[in-house]
Amino acid sequence: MASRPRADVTDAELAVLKELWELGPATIRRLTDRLYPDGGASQYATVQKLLERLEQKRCVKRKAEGRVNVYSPVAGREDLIDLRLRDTAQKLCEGSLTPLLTHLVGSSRLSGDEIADLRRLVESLDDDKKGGSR
Amino acid sequence: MASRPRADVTDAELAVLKELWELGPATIRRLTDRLYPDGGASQYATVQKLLERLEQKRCVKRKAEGRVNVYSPVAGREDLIDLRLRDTAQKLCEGSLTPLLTHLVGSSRLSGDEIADLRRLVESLDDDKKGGSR
DNA sequence: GACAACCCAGACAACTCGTCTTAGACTCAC
DNA sequence: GTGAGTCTAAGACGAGTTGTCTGGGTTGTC
Repeated sequence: MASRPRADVTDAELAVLKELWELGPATIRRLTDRLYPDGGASQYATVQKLLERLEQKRCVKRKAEGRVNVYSPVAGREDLIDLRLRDTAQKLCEGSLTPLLTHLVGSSRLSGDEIADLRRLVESLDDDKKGGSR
Repeated sequence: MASRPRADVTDAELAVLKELWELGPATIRRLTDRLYPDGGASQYATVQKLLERLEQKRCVKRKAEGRVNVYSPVAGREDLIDLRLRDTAQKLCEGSLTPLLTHLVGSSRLSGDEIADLRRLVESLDDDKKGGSR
């Protein structure tokens, strides 16, 4: 896992990235047709620029295939979530993630099922901890 | 709780807000002296502008006291955390907070004590839910 | 060789962000 | 009352970001 995304993505960039998550590797043409169904040459260039910036941010990788470039997603949803959560923790909680955790558990209205899931998750953590570094 | 913060704050704004959290209600002068110890008139104006923007974002309220304005924090750390988490959920998880939750539980390296705290929290939630809308 | 599709580089306006300047009003000591 | 000091309010400024678009050069096909 050499290259995690290095910067947060903007809205337009995210739209492109989401399309890539759905489609898998795709050409600019394919992405443009989906994002701007009646788009012309300028929309094509817009998607191209967004992909260029996504590549700089290590969210996407490019591969020349024959004459065209095929873009693949590198960063997944989890990577972006992680990035944003860490940034939030950095700025508001001196880097610690636990305040975010307790905030979420306390404030978000979770359904019964979600609580049950969470409970299982916590218990499995608990077991690891007891078996492990305690 | 009429007015929650309506937009995310920038780094410089956050620095001012943090100072307000520490000091409580304070004048621009007081804040400037702490944030820019050797600052002159221009730094004063900078803090003033930041407070103006914070007021627009409903993070701070202003009250004329005699001849000067006294600023008080309205948004707390929790409010900003909430704002950012909801924004992240909105953009990356179709609005659901649970993916953030599971991500945090999985990725943050919690101590034994933290896990125990979390477990208690979850169990109390669980009890509420069983007694309530199930 | 005309044409369409591609790639790359860069321009562009609108906006944000942090900083600073200016102008006017008030207070208070001399 | 004059002047120094402090306050408020309004806005200008450069730098950076973001989304969009233009143009020039290349390549493959009919």
